[in-house]
Amino acid sequence: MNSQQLRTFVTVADHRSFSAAAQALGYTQSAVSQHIAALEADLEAPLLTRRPVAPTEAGERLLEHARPLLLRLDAARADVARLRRPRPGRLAVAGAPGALTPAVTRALARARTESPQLVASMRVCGRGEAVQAVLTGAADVALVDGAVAATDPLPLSGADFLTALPVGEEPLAVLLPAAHPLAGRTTLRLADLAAARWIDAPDAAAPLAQLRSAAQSDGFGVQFTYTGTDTRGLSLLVAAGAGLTTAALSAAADLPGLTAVPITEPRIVHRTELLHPRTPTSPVLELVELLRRA
Amino acid sequence: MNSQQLRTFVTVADHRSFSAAAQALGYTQSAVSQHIAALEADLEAPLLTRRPVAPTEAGERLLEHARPLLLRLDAARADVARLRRPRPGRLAVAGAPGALTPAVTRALARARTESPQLVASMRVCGRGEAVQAVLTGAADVALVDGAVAATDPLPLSGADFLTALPVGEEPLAVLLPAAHPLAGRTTLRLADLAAARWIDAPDAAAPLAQLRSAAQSDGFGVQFTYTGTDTRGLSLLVAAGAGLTTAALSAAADLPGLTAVPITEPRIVHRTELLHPRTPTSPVLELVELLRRA
DNA sequence: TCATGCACATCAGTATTTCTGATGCAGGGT
DNA sequence: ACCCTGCATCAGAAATACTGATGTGCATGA
Repeated sequence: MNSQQLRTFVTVADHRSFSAAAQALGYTQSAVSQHIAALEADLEAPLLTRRPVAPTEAGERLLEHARPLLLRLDAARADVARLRRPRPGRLAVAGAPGALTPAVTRALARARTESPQLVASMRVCGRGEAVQAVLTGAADVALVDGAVAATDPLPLSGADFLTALPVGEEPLAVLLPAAHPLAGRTTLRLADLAAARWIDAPDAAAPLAQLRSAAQSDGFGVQFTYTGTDTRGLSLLVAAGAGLTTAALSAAADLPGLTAVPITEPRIVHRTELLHPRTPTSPVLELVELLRRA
Repeated sequence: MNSQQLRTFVTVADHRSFSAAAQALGYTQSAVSQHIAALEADLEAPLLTRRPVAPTEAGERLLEHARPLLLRLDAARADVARLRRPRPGRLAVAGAPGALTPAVTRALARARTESPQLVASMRVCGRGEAVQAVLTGAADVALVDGAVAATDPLPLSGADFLTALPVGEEPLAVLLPAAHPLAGRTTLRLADLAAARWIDAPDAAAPLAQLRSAAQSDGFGVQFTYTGTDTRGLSLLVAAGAGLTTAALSAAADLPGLTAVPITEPRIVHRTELLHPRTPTSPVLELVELLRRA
């Protein structure tokens, strides 16, 4: 079992096809077949059904290991490469949309103007993708947000090897349609909303799992899943009554047809954290400094 | 960069010698040389100094990634193997010494007597080793302990893919020599002891890092490090005045020359957790059931 | 200062592995 | 029933990885 075989396996599972995976990897279909056969012989278990191509139970299990494993392999290479050749002229930011609070965007803009020859870039993506980007060196910093108890760090998987730094904390608000019966309230307790209809938008807002663990509740049933990072679309859905979601209180200002009500109980906050490699480049340190002063 | 090269690299770093690593791996010295050369060429960075053989900065960085990576590779294989062929007649327990509270040992003994043909084994080791044993399939369950805030889970690295289950919680006590000025107290606050002399015995008691984070303090300076899992030796050291350590209150009963004083502030407990793979064998479930009833 | 030995590097040759391209074979669609 | 698509298999070629022999540089000690 080697990493190349694992990469082939993951690719086949993703493409649901040996030949497509072969093309994607630049191999012949024959080679892919042999990789999978070798893996299955090694582990003494069928990993994929053929026709249709789909992971077996053992395959699913292996996939869960293989994906992070390959990611960490890339991370290891990137980590050494960073040490060898830092890129001080670049500031590539990968961030979850909820992390783009006014304070953060101001700091980004200032970093840009204060160092005119800095090549800056910003990519909005899900939390996992942002972490991955920093791990593999595609980005220099990640900005991620979430809804957690005031003293807890954000739960981020795979972020060992990265330094996390809180850069913003504000009340967490529920977004409600303006016509919602609770829209008139000035504050709300999360427990009051456990039975409500929620939209789970893990890449555009705080994942419902975070609310569930913060409220220590089994509620927050998901009837609607929203995939993507566009917060406007999410707001429109909330306004249209598809369900509720959360946001940082400041991010919820002036949304037409929507009301944001801060949550007071449990003691839960919307926190933004900055993640950077343990050997950050100077633009990253500068950004950290700007955010700290803000 | 493949896993075999990484394994060679780690072995060389551990042995501080190419030839010794070659012998350990069953290769020739030449092959090891070529592995390292290939890695260094691939990453475009020297990883080891020669004469003496020691990791460079880049090498250190790579090592930090390589060790967990190789561990997870083993874990992946073990996870699939478990699915293929569960071992229902075996109960191999790996546990930190502090996890062997009376309740736990009683449950282990009962599991043994209730299923006479069960092949049981118990291995006492450090936390990391216990986690590793379960990951690689060498053990079926791990029992680990630690000192944490009442609501927090134990901080265990690499224990993704494992299910954790609290199986015991009791007050955390400081072990003091009977002659210690504070030995007469019925309770103590951790802050009172931040400036004391401590023994860091990460494999025999709660690591001082856990106390530091629970107390949110920078204290607990380490003047003495104790390596190993023998709690008796540690007790003797404490009695002899080498420094303080912690234990579950119940574990501290009747230690000659020692006094155990429970800590009341911050709200910190000694918690034992059981870790098992997501597909536990029936003896593991039985043990869990016994511990839950206890 | 120089001989010596040790330990890693290098090299050439061989063994092994891993590809490719051709062909085989089984299901699903027409 | 037929073909078409897509995975399996096979043989040969290419690449790679290992061994054993030899080279080289450093440390040691006289």
